[in-house]
Amino acid sequence: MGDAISEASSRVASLNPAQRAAVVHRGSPVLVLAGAGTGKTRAITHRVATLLDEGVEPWRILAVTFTNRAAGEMRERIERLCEGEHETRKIWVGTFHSICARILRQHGTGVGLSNRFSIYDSADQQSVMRKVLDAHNISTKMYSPRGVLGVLDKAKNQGLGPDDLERLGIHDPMLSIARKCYKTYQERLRAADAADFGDLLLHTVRLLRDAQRTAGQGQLGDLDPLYRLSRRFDHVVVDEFQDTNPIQAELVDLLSTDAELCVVGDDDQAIYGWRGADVDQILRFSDRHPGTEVIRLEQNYRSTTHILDCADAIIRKNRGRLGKTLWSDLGEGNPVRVMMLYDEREEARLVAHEARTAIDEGMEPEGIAIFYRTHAQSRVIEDELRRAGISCRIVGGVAFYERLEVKDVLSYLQVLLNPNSDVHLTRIVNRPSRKIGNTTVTKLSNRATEEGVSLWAAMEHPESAGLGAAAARRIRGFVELIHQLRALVGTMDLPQLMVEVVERTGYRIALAQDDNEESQARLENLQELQGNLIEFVEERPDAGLDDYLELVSLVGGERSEGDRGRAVTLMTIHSAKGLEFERVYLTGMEERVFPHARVLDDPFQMEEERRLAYVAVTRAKRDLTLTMCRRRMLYGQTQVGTPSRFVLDLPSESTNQIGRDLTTSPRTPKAAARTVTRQSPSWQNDIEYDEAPDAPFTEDELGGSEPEGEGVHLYIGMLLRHKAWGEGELVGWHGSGRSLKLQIKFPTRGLKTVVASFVEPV
DNA sequence: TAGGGTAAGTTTTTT
DNA sequence: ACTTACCCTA
Repeated sequence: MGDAISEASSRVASLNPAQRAAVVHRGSPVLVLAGAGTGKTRAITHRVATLLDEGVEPWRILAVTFTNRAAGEMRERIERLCEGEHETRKIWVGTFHSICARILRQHGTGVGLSNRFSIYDSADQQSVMRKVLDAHNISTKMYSPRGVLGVLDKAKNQGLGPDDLERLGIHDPMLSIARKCYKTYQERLRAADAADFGDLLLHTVRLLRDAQRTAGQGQLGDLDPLYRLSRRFDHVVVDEFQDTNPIQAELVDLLSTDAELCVVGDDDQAIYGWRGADVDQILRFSDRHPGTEVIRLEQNYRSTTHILDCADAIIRKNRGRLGKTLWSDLGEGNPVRVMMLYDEREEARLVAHEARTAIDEGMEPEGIAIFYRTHAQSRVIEDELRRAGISCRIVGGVAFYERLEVKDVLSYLQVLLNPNSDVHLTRIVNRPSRKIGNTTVTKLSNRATEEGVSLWAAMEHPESAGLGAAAARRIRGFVELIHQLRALVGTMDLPQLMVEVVERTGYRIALAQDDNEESQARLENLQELQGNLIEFVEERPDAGLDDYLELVSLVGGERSEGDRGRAVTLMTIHSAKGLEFERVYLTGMEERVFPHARVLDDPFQMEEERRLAYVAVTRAKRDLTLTMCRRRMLYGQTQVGTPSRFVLDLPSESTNQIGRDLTTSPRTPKAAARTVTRQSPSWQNDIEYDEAPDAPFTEDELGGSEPEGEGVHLYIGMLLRHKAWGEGELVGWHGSGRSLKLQIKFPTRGLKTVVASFVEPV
C-alpha cells in the first residue's frame, strides 16, 4: 500500500496544481472545465492510473469518450501510463454508443433484441423509413425519409418516445406523421432484430431505468444483472461533456449510481448542438450533482502564443461563454500563415508540396494534419498527396465500407449473423442476379408485413406469399444457400468465411466475368476487405463475426492510402476534436464553406461554427496555416469565394499573409469599389506582409474566356436585375451562349442560379 | 426481369 | 459533379 501511495504521488508530481486537483480529488463529483490543450486528457488518464494505484479494480472504472478516435487514444495513454503495473484491459473505455452496444448484446432481450442484433447506419435507416412512409401512404416527396428520421433522431436524443413528440415543439402535419412513423419504424426494426444509433442509447437507458425502479420492489431486485450493472462502477469519467445530449447525460447518471463521477469539458468546444447536445448540460452539472468540485484548467501546454491569440480572437466574439483565459509559456512561435490560392486544386497542391518538403526535411508525417469543413473537400487533397507520393489516412467520409461490393459482402456476413435484418437481406437477395426481381421481393415483403415477421421468415415459406412456381423455386434455392453458409459460421476463421461467401454465392465469378476495369477494381476492393479481416483476426484472435460487424458499424471507416504507419492525416474538424498535431493546415477558409452556407442566417448555429473554428485552430502545436481559394468547384459548380469571416477576425500581430491578396480580384473600378466596402474595410491594414504580395490574378488565370451575354461584359460583383427577385450581385457563372447560367446573390432570396436571359444589368 | 436512359435531388458536421 | 430513383423498352 505504501508503494501505491508513493507511486501515486510520483505520478502527480509532473502535473500543475489544477490538474493535480482533478486527479486526486475524491469524495464528491468533479467538474473539470478545461480549455483546449490544457492537458485534460492528461488529467483524465492520470486520474485513472492513480485510481488503479489506489487499488480500484480496473473493471470498476468506466471512461466514456465521444469519438472512437478519442477512445483509442485514451486507452492507449492509460496503457502507456500503467505499463507493467496494472491490468488496464478490463477498464471500460469507449464511446457512448459502443458501451451501449456492449450492454445490449448482453441484456437486450428486455427490449426485444437478441445478442446478435444488427446496428443500422443512416443508409439502412433511410431504406426502412422509405418503406414505412410507403406503408402509411405518405408521399416521400413531401416528407423525405431523411426529414422524418431527423425528427426521430431529435426525439431519441432527448429520450422521448412516439407519444412524447409534442415536447419537441413540432406541429401537425409533421407531428402526427412522425408519431405514426416512429411507431411503425420501431416495429420494423424490432422485427429485423436491429437498432439504430439512437436506439443504442435509448434502449440502454430504458433497461437501466426499469432495473433501478424495480430493484427495491422484488426480492430478486439485487440479482437483476442490469441492476448490478448500474452499481458496478466505482468511478466514471466522461470526456467532452459539453457535447452530451440529454439521453447521454441520463445514461451517465444511471451508470454512476454508486460511482464517483468526473466529467471534463469546455463550453467553447461544443460542436454537436445539431445532434442534440446541450451546452447547458455542463452548466447545470453542479445543480444536478450537489457538492460538485469545480476545477478550471487554463494553462495551455500545446500551442505557441501566436496560435492561441488567433484562437482567442475567434472565440472572443461569441456570447454566453463561461469565459476562460488560456495562457501558455511556449513562446510566440511562428505567426499563423494565411494563404489565398487560385482554386481548390492549387490549394491541394500547395498543401501537398509543403508536406512533401517537411517530410523530406525529417518531419514525422504523423505530425501533419489537414482539416476541412466537409468531406467533399477531401478528394482533391487526397489526389494531390498521392501525386506527391505522400501516404495519408483519411478519417471518415465515403469510407471503404461504403463501397458497393464491400457493402454487399458485409451484408452477406450480416445476414449470416442475423438473417432477419431485412435491409441487408434485401440488398443481397439478387446479387449476383438470381432472377429474383422486385415483384417477388415485394410480394414476400408484403406477406412479412402482414404477419409482422421478417422478410427472411416469409422467404422460408415462399408458397404462402402467392408466388409463382418458378419464383418460389428460386427463393428456396436462395434460402438453402444462406442456410448452408450459416452452417459455416464458427467452423472457420473470418477471412476463410468471407472467401466461402464470395465463392459459393457466385459473387466473385460474376465480377470476374464482366471483364472491365471497374469490376477489376471491385475485386481488388474485396481483396482489401479480406486483408482487413485478416488483420482483425490477428489483432483479436478470439473475436467472432459479431465482433467484426460491430466494429464495422460503430467505428465506421478509416481509409488509408499507402503506408499506414507513417501517414499524414486528413479529416473534418469535427473528427479532429481532442487531437493535436505539430503542423495543421486548415483548408477551405471561405464564406459558405466555413462558415458553411447553411448556417449563415442563424446566429445560434453561427456561434457553433465559430466554436468549430476555435477547435480547429487549437489543434496546432507549432505551425498553423489557413488556406482559402478564390474560386472553388462545389456541388458541381464553380463558386467565387470570399475569405471566411474567421480569417478576417485574426489579429495582424499573429498572422502572416503569404502570397496573393485576399480581396476578390476586381475586374473594373466599379467592382473594386464594391468589393472593398463589402468586406472588412480594415482588412488591407490588418495584414502584415512579410513579402510583397503576388500580382493579382490575370484575366486569364481567373477563368480564361469570359462569357459575353448579349454584348454585356460580365464581371464578378456586378449588379443585375431579375424581374421577380430584384437586384442581386453576380457571384459566378457557367455554361455559355444560350445556356449561360448566372449565379446571383439576391439580398432577399439568397443564392440563385438563373438563365442569363432573365436578368439585365442595372 | 433486366438493363439502359433520363430526371431529380443532394451535401454539414458523428455514432 | 455525382449518385440515386424511376420509367420505359427488350
